[in-house]
Amino acid sequence: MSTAVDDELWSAIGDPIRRTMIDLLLADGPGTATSLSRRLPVTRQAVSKHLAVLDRVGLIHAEPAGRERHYQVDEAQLARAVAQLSAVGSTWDARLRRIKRIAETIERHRTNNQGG
Amino acid sequence: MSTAVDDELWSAIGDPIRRTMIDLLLADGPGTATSLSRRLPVTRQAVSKHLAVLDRVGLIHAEPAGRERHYQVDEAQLARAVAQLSAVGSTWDARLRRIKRIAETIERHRTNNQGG
DNA sequence: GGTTCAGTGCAACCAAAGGTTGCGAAAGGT
DNA sequence: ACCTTTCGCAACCTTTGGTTGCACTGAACC
Repeated sequence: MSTAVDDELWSAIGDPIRRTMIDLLLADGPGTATSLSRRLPVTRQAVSKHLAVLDRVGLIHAEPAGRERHYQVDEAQLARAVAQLSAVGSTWDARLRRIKRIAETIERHRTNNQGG
Repeated sequence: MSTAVDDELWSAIGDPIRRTMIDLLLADGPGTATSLSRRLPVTRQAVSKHLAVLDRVGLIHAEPAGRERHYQVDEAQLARAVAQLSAVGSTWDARLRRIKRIAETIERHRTNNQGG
């Protein structure tokens, strides 16, 4: 159902700050800890820690450029993460449908047997 | 992009234990803290705390039954959560596609201008 | 009815994660 | 050369997930 790798990806994108960071990197292109921190409600150091987490799970990678470090999204890895999201989503969705169908079936049986 | 309510839902389903708990409740029907803890790698008390979190965001609700507390998934709320998952997923997916398209366009221009 | 047992809740305690401040080091602009 | 900017590291605090221990309560059993 869920592997250790999956959990790492999930916990990486589970944090709202990190999700927003990915959003920003996707929308505005590569950025640094400082540039991202200017658009987030946390300090540069906090952003830096989040970048390290995202880097560790491979969702982003850094490119040193002089005194700056440019981070950008790893598209393949993010695509994998998106796939996992939709996988869990569709699993739950399917189970919800099944439960609903069963509930309706039971209701129908009751109606038939007890005449309403 | 992401509201406070969204973040609550996300952080609720961001935890792997809590995701598994929802899976179990969906698969096996209503359960108690003790019954869930038997199928999870954590103690009953930890499960109980997770149940409290899920209850607080409305993803599950409890039904006292004698000395037991039966928890079950709130289908409507879980459906909302699933919708949020797929929303974020499709947003990222769309941006990835756009980036890919732009990259291909640039590549095509380079090929046209520099003759390969 | 009293004893025993299973399920809960509460409190104390611990470790890890997210966040902050402070500082020193390195690259760039003037 | 000097000042600015960006970064990384270390110390510290708070929240969160996890544990153990204990007291309480509903149900079963004699």
